[in-house]
Amino acid sequence: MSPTPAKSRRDTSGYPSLTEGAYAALRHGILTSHLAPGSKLVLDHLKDQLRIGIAPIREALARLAGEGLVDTESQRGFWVSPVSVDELQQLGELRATMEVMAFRHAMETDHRLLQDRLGEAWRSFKEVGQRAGETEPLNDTWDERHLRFHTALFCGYESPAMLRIYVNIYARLERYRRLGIDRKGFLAGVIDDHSRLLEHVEAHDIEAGSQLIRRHIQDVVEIVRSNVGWTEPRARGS
Amino acid sequence: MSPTPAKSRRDTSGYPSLTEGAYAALRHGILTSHLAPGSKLVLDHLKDQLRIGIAPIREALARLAGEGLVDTESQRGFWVSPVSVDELQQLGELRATMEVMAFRHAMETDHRLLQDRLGEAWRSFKEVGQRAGETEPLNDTWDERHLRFHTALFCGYESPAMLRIYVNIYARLERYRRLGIDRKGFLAGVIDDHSRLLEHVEAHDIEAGSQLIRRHIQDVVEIVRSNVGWTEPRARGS
DNA sequence: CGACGGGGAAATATCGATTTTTTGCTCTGG
DNA sequence: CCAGAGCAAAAAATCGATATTTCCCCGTCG
Repeated sequence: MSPTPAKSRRDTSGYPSLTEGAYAALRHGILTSHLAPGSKLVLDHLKDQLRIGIAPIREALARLAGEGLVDTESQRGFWVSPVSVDELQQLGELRATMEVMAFRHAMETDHRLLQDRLGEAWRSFKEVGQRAGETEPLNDTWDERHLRFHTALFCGYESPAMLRIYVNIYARLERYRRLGIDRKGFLAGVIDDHSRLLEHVEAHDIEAGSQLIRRHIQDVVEIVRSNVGWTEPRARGS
Repeated sequence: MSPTPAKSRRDTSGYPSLTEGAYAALRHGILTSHLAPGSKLVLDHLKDQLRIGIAPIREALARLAGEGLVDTESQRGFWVSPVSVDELQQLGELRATMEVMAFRHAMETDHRLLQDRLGEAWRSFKEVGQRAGETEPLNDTWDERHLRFHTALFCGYESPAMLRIYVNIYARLERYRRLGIDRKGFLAGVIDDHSRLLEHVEAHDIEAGSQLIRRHIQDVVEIVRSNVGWTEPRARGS
């Protein structure tokens, strides 16, 4: 009935609670490096920026700390987790391993389902994926559809346990991707990997698919690593 | 100078903040299933039990939610994450994969370091590990040393990224271990796996070590699965 | 000149009270 | 007997104020 859904006095944004709004805002800020890696997250400032009390902010930060996007030290506050080449590589390795695991599992469990999900995700992705290879930088839409493509690999798992962990790792890598690929665009080859993977699925070639996944992710790690300006761990700063 | 370290009016326990105390208490309660899987976590009750305000409790719960030990739904509160056979298997598979990955990496990177760390951890573990095979149930000390043994495998990684994720998965499995092994004691063979792994390290046999790790973890998953009373996902309850 | 320490400003951590939302129950009409 | 409206109690979410701790500047002493 009501066009605006049950206006409450508080909630400004479209989130069900202030905590969720703060969580989304902070997470996005971190993943886009609008909040710089290693920088201090001062509660009072965030309070003024987000126009909400400190309680929901602390709660959102605690959640992000649990996810590894924020560091916290008792009585000292919160920081955006720093980035480092070493972490980039470890996350990349782990992501590749998990995807291959999921891929094999899905291929062996329900090949048809995987083919459907992946095909659907690919069609959605390629609309926006191609453009990013030319002029546009990686943006939210791109990343959302790209993520959807890769999570389709996990369709063989019923419980969301594996997927949740994967998504966390993916998110942590998203920050590196944007840091290292942002302005340079993307190698067309890396984009094409996705359609090639789909072909391997259709051909029921598990080995080729696994290798492709590994290389795909390793390539991105390398691209990022060669583009970023820092070589050593970026410790705490402003 | 001060014998009691800077007595503050608040902090009762030995934790640097109430949030940390609540976090530790809740985490422990969940891992031991003293807080039953799927059960509602009512803020007012926790407030009375822990004798602290709601703010630090919410913060601790938010952190646990980020780690996957607690589920939360906007405006509806917090629940202990439910358990399921499917999740047990996925976590087991992922743990095995990560350990093998770490093992290979450590063997190839700095074999000597791994041997030292693992040997040290083994000596510490076997004191308490043997007893658990007979009469004693798995307890905090056992689990702490057992964890230390397995985390020694990660000594090849500099950045703590991989280790953090592993520890999270390990913890989530700890709950299942205690649920399924608690009273029945432990198969001696499973305990011996650890010394056998050490032998493989000394013999520099990567393949044998990897296989042992996989089987070791898979065995525990099987033991738990056959001992627990539930077969299907345990949804939300009291 | 550098270690030390006082002291106020800044920032964090926590509480108690208030506002909103959800949950159960009861009553009513069909 | 069931669906749904209407309340009251319970629980969650949030705020503003306060207590506590850390940070940082600066003067002093060796």
